[in-house]
Amino acid sequence: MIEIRELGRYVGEAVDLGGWVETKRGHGKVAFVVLRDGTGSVQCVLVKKQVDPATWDAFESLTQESVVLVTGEVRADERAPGGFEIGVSSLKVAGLAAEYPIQPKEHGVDFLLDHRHLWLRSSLQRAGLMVRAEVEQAVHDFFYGRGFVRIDTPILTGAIGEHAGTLFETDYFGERAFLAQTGQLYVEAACPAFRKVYCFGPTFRAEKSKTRRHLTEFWMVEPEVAFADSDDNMRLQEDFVSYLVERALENCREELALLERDTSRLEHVRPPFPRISYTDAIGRLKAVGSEIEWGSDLGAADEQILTESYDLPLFVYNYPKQAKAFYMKENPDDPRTVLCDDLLAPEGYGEIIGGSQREDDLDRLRERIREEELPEAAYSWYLDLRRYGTFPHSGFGLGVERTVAWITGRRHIRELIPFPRLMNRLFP
RNA sequence: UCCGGGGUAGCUCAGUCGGUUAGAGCAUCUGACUGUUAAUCAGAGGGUCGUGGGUUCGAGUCCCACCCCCGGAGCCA
Repeated sequence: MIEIRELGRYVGEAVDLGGWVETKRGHGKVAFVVLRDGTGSVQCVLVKKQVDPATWDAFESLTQESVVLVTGEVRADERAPGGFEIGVSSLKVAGLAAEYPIQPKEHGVDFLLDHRHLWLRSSLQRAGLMVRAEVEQAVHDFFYGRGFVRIDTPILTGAIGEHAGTLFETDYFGERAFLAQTGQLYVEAACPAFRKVYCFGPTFRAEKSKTRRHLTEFWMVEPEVAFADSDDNMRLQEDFVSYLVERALENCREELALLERDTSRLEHVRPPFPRISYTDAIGRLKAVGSEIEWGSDLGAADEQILTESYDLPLFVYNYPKQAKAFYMKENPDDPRTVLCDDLLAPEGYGEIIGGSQREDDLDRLRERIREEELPEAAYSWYLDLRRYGTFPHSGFGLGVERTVAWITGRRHIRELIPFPRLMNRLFP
């Protein structure tokens, strides 16, 4: 049996194919079956006079998504989508499908998510997930190429991270445990061992967010680099994001075309990305009439205004201390702020990266933990990293689904993960 | 949690001012057709109008409560 993607090598030859019926069309004495085998689709043509009665009967019994085994000749034909079709000599039903719920027509979101296990087969979903797979592979290739060591961080953790209210709690042999909402503290621990490291895995946030930018389970890439300051960090981010876009453009041309993505908006994505400090951003927002005050975090509308004037991702750096996490390093030039950055994707896709230089001073870090009223005992091992050979270091987290949503131009990130976990959705 | 929109056939939706037996397209089934591209044509079957209560001679339609879904805000990647 061969795969549909390699049909071009077999023109004029008889081949065996196996796959799922996308649609069939009968015309009395000639009939068409569009077959999908996971590597592509091809139209199979049956002429009643030229096939045996068993094959014709098999065709007539076919339902959408039934599995068939087809033998036939590969022909180049301009009338066929893709340029090739199969002149069928024999067709067998291997698995007759019950009436298939998803039709080639518009469906509602709720219905499609209820049938996510079947929706995966649809062409736009396949295209989006193919781009995701390419981007994920590119993540590993990028870091491998730069000498980073992959560190797999735990998913079951004690009380660490940022805010206990957004953690999923579970029972761990009678003890309280939480699903990780970041691997950062662990990759920081791995820095003295490997210098440049990254983790890549699922992240869990129990936020009650119902927007197209949020999932309760999403995948995040978190590099951490010893001796890197905040500027180094931003340079790594723009190199990294540019590489991910480049790889998608290089290897997912067909998928992006199917998704009707305007790739001209991606082709110029390369370093350097524009940068604006938080303080300058506030000034600019006030100049256009926003009522935002220095000290509060940027809202979605503010981000929209800032990114509108750029066709590249935009860095907003050095936010006020009170708007950011305890582990970020104080800015020596303006102690009201911390050395950090958010990377905002263009076209309204929002924040795809949050990064910072980490506080490496033991006393200041301990002070910040107390200010935030975090359980100090749970962080004692993290403070050890400052006791036993502290060092300047920086890192960031990139959200895979948001990044892929931007690259593919899909509106909602739930389509860019095979089985999305949302506030009200744990199945399928 | 707050704000807005919604729930009618398997699916996507229409349903006027409260008024006879609740409609269409697609899907399914039957039939016709030798080149279709979400094929077309003819016919058939298919309904607890989200749930509960109320107003009324009469409720899919009006009122109240609740449930569920979608989008947005906040929070974040």
